[in-house]
Amino acid sequence: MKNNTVSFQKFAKRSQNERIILDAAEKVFAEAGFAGATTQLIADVANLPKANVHYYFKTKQDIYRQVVYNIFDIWMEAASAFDTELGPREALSRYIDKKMDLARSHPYGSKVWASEIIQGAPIIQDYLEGQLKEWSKDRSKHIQRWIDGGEMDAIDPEHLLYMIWSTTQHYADFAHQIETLNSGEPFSDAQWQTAKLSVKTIILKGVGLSPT
Amino acid sequence: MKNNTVSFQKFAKRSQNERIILDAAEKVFAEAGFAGATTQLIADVANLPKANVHYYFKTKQDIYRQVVYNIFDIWMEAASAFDTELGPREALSRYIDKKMDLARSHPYGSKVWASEIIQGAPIIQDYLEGQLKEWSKDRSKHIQRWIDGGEMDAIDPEHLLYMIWSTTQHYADFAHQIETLNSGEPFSDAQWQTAKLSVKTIILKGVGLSPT
DNA sequence: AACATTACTGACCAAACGGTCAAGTTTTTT
DNA sequence: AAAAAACTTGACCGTTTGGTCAGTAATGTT
Repeated sequence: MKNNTVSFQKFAKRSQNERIILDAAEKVFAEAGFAGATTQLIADVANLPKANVHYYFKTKQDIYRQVVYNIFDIWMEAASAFDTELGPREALSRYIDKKMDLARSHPYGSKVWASEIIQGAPIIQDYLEGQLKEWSKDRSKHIQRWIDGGEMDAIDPEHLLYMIWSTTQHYADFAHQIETLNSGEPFSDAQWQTAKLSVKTIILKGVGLSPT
Repeated sequence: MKNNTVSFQKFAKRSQNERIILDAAEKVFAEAGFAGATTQLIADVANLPKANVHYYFKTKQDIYRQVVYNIFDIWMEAASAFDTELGPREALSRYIDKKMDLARSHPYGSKVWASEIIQGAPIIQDYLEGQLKEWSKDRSKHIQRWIDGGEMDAIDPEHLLYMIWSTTQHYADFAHQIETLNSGEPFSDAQWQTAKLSVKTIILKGVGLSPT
């Protein structure tokens, strides 16, 4: 059979197939958990023979690790929306917005992360102790500064962060439950808008900031 | 060998051993997921031979079902703390308190529930469509009534419920992450107090209710 | 064209799994 | 004290799993 696609990049094939496998794996890990996800199923979803999957990734754990790392990186990048120079109202508002957008655009990643933490973070413990801890300590300090400056209510900064994480990620992780309570229908654009607004309104007002 | 315990109840043995197995299973399911939980491991934690576990429960799914049902029942009982006759401030305040207490006392159950929902609720879909839907529709109506009566801000009731669920359950499901950010230490009594207070303060003020 | 590297895959395997069962022991009922 | 019922368990089994490997095809390099 002739090859009817043009290959103009040396390493295109490898990274392209890795992407396909990782996307399939993210879905399978989210829906079945690490142990329940079989390499055969990942291969099926990726539309590849199982042996081919093992050609690109030595072990199931390797695939999993990559999937978890990816979602963490996406979240850390989104974390820059928490720009402390903007002041509390804008910084929190934009961060919540961004996290809600990610809950909608990356539901599988969020679920894989949740399962990983629930099971004690056997794989990504170093990320928690490193980047995540650093980031949250830093933002907590900024929040405390706002509090000290009278710009917002005296709320324990860590718990404020937990509330933002839990509330936003809930719309990804518990999407099935929410969908069931929504007559089995996924959220419409308008409903996502309402969700975003509700979350922002309660949290901002809750810490003594009037909404935008 | 002589039996040195007094057996004074006919059905004590059965329900007693079922309890031991279910407690062990709850922990194992929470820490490994459904697929990752082996009957052998459940048996080991319960300190029983595997065959004995299968004497009391025909299949792994049977054990799992029972575990999930149990936590749901506990939550539904706690849901009565959301007593609409008390008015918004007290009803919400007590419900949040109760949910926070359960996050602390039943972390494994919460994790099993979370994993089940994340994976699409293959086992307990009927509970979602039945009891849970009914309860949340009912409470939403009451919240709407409070809003219409000017007792609290106009917040979409469903999203308020989601916020309470996500925030409180986060302290159970993501306990490992929280612990890592807390220098590897589990929350002390004082820290749990602070957590409870922070959650209540933000949510109550966020919907226009002054805290107790 | 010759060679080297990368990509692909069916067939296979040891290990681990959920579950069964026959043979026993203990407890309850008569 | 005998019979029945409930409980206990080591040994076993068919199936599924993650992973390997030898052989082939396609692509890139000289």
